[in-house]
Amino acid sequence: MKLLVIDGNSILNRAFYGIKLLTTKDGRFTNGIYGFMNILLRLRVECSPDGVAIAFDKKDPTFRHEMYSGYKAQRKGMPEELAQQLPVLKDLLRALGYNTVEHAGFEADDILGTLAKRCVDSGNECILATGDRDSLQLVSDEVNVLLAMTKMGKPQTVRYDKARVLEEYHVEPKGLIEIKALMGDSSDNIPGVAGVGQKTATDLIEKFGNINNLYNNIESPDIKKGVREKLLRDKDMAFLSRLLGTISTDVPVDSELENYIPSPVDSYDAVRILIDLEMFGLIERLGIKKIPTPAPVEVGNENKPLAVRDELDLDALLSRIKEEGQAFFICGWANAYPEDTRFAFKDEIAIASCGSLSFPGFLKALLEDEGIKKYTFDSKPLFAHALRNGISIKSLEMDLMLAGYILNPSASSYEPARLAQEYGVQAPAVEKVGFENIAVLPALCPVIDRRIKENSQSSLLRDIEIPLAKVLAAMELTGFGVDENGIAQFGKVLEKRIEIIAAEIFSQVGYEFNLNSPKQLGYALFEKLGLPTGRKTKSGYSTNAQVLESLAKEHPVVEKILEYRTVAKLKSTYCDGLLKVISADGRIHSTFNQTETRTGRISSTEPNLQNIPVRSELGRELRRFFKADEGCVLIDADYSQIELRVLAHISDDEVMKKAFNDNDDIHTITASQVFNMPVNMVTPLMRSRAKAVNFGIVYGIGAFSLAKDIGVSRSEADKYIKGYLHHYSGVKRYMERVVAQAKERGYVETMFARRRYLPELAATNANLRAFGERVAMNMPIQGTAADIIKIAMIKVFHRLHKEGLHAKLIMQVHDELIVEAPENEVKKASEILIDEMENAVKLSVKLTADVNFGKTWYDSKG
DNA sequence: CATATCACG
DNA sequence: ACGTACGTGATATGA
Repeated sequence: MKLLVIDGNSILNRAFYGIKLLTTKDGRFTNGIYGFMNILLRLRVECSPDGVAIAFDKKDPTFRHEMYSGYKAQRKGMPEELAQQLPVLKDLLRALGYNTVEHAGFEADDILGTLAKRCVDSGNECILATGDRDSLQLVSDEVNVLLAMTKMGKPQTVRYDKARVLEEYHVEPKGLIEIKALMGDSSDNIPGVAGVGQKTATDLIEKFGNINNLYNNIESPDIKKGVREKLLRDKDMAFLSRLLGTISTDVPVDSELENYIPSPVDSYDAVRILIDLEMFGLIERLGIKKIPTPAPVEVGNENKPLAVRDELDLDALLSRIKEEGQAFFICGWANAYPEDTRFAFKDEIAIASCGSLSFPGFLKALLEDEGIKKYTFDSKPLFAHALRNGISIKSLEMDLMLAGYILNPSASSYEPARLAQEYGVQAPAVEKVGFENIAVLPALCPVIDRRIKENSQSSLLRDIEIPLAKVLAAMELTGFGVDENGIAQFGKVLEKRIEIIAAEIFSQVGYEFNLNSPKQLGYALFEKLGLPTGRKTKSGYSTNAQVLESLAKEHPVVEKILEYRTVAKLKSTYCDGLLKVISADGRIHSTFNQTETRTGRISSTEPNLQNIPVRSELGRELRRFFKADEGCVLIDADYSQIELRVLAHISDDEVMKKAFNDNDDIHTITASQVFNMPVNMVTPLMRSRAKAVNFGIVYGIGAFSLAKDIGVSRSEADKYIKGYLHHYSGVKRYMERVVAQAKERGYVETMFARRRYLPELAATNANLRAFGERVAMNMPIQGTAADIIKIAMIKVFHRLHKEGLHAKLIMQVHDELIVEAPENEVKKASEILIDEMENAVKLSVKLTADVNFGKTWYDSKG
């Protein structure tokens, strides 16, 4: 038989350091386990072993001898993030039927040695999987080592047989022990012979085979005088080192190879552990049958999988739904048209085919029936369909996508089947694959609803996110009108400019290269022109704008490159990019993502209209091509300092609140606080620095970054921060409170109960933990501001409608709303914008919105 | 498919 | 001793 023996500790280590930290929602680390399982799965495929033994280190609890610990036992302890994963991994492996092997006082590689020897003795084949080169000494005709390593960031395994060892080390596998006896190994605290390194050790063992023979022939002329002296001085060390470096082959573990043939998987335990670890994909990949567990709402049963059938008589289907008073459904979509819609019932899944002539009428009747409570997934396209067809959706009780996002905005997906696994809901068996998402809806909805209630997030879901889905659907539908020709022409102008700049750069550098390649640019700048390097990044020199700006005075070409970059960006991302996404109606219909950000903001894609240039004059020109329809204007309203106002409110800082309520300029007030002087003595420079401090505070300040940002020394920046927190003492107390609370609860939340879990706070890695602390300080601020503008959007949307205006909300850019309005509605629409934005919520400071209007976005920005 | 860069709040 | 602000999305290169 073929036995695979895995060095569990070594492989787990490789996995842990090879994958970025992953955690479960409640902050337990899982990356080591995840990586380990990936490797195990691959090994299983690569080796197809008959038996598998997974060996682990085990300390000898009775053995604490100081002298001994000086050598072998004193390996670096594993970090807490990894240590906590070890027992879970062992449980999982056992549940999967694998034999885990450990013995007090021995390391995993000793068990590898023992089982390898056992295989050799009994004429069986053995493969050792490890990340530790020490085990290469075990290689023989019957024993190969699969060495796990990370090459160029990619994990891979290399198979070592005798020939491979000989080729790489020039000695037999056994000789590796002898080499190590001479050269030592600092990571294992093996002393070796002082002054003898890899090269000398290898030469000596190549000649003499082993250290016995070497010391027996110590007077040989093949040994140089200096080397001989070193060898003689550390002779005892050499023999001790060999002892320490030799992997044991006689650990008292079960050596009956048959016993390592894996047992059947304990599906119940395995699934329980994997669900607990939130590794849903692995359940599939390991091919584990799911175990039926009682679900909160009974749908189907374990003996009878849910039938899936096409429902041809849509009237009958609707009657049935009406009788039940509720509908669990998911609508399919193609190019904004509704397709086959799936309904889940107690005993079956019914598919309403979009091929039926009565399908549109059926959908309308369903959506408008107030007596039917609707539970669905992803309501935005449904709202869009309703808006296009004059349908008014009634009694929409649940959008699982939005609910899942509210429960944990850091999740990777909000598919019902995945949510079910995450929240412990057993999906009923379905007779056809591909229906898991619909089948689980009836059982999942009440569970999710209960979780939402437990977290006091019902209002966030029902009064903010679901109504917002409708507003976003309308905004997407309306789109933003653009001047296609204008963009194209602007693109041509930029194109010419790019050619000219590129030519100038090439002539100054002396040769042509791809300016878009940071690698080639770095080579040109730092190798060819020899500019001083601000070395950075994994793959070479950093050439980002900050580095280039610091180099501008060194060489005139640098400025040209900066200009090239900005113009090239404008051309490719904005001109070319936008031209690609203009619809037939001459408008751009961006998609607003409602479940993307971890703070509660929305994001915009295809194209992203939330990052259209504004800060530079040239870039800002682009906004001239975003225009209002014939006879209309764009009204642009933006909140003034919304994040700082939110901070003033939630920190209840009296000084900051007073500044806002007195209508003072907050940056000037901050400057007078930080620099300790009267307001009328504040210079523009001081104000601008204070502004940077205000930003820094919102982001979770650090002196270093602030210093870098405003170009003062670190200690100077530190003084600003100290001064800030001294005068805004309420802010200081808030920052301390929010971090402490986050550590205690594991999450932070906004004023409207939007949560973000922060597993980073439990990390031992100081950088990661510091990041968690900054997020803890920032998310409630950024998130509450996001909540507020969402509320404002809903209010503006409905108010425009209620007042019978034709004005439409078309854009949101985090603290800014854009309404497109007929010219005669400008005044009214502006008033509505200001009113609804300023009164969206009641804070202890007043909210202020500034409004401007014009024919284009350029003109409507104040 | 990851990385570097840069556009926005 | 080390790395350094929060949140996004699009584009290009190059392994």
